[in-house]
Amino acid sequence: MPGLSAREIARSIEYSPGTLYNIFENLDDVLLTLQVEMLRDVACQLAETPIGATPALHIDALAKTYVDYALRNRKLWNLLFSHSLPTTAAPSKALHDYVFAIGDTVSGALAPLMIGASAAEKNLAARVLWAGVHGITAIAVTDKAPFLTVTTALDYTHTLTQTFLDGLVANQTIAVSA
Amino acid sequence: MPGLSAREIARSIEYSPGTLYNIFENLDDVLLTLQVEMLRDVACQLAETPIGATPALHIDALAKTYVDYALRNRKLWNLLFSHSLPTTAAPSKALHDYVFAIGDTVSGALAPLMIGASAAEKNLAARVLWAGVHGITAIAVTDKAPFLTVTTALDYTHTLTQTFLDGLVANQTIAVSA
DNA sequence: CGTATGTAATGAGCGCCGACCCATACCAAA
DNA sequence: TTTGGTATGGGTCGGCGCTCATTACATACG
Repeated sequence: MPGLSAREIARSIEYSPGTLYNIFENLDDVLLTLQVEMLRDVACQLAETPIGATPALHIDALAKTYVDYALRNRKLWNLLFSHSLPTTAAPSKALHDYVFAIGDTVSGALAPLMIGASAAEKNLAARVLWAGVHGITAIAVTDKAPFLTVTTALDYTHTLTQTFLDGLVANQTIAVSA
Repeated sequence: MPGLSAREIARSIEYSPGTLYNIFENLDDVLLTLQVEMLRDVACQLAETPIGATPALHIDALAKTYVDYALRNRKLWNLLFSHSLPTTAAPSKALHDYVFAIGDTVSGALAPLMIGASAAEKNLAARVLWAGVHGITAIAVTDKAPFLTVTTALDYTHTLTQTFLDGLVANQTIAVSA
């Protein structure tokens, strides 16, 4: 993992490699800590994103927050989503909590458009939409598609969110009128 | 990169490390070749997915093909999307061609629902939707969210595709009726 | 048949760099 | 001056990518 060796991490925070091992168990411990911190940051920034004039604008703002964060922290971001910790380690509860928190934030933003829906339906919709935004982000951050780059990522998320929301309200009106 | 060293690759195909270097320039060459082969496979399988009774069913089948492929080839899949080749290397044209081919396949499946739309609009919609499906796949394959697992991935892609399509046709009818 | 020739596979070994350790140095506070 | 906690970074050891002298084997020839 280039750029994420113990020596490099130590240099980047201007400590020696040995000091890392006084504080952390091993490198995976360091990386897990970084992952948790980053995900907490993201969850907080999403939660603090101001509610827009309309649900659609709110969702758009959330997507922008998410994409911007990933682009601003490309290296760490790739770390979080590409480095799978050893499966022997117990899955981090903190990590999962923040994932749920992100889902809750999105779910809250979706709620005004899904008045008749159950909490489960809202959660599903929120997680699906977030996973979609995440997919666009991941491709943009890792330069995997020539057309989906840093500059177009927000256009893509906008198209996704707006079309998805249109689909939600279409179903909603059908459900309500039925 | 555990599990993807030259020695391990050699062992897994029951050759010696040296043989790899008779055939390939270096390890990155091996990995790039794997990536291209895998993406070609995916593109072919998508292209060969039978057209369903309705566009919605067709898209669903495409998503299933995509997700199934990723789950059947977890390790390689993670390789393709997590290992970024050195930026010094010229980006592989073949790789990009296959990415475009996938977009074209999805775009073709979307076409019946977007009669009045331009080719650019159809391409955008196709790429956005595919990136979304990819996001769900990526999270499922890497076990990053407790609720989005191998068993629920298809439910998630189904919700995404159907809601997205609903959004498309909602816009379509508006555009047409206007 | 035995022998020569070309090709393909080998795997021990080289140099390097990774994670991780620990004897040592440092420096406040007592 | 002593002491205790903290940071250090050279060093160990293992595994890495990669090489190349050597081997194994199929085919061609006398």
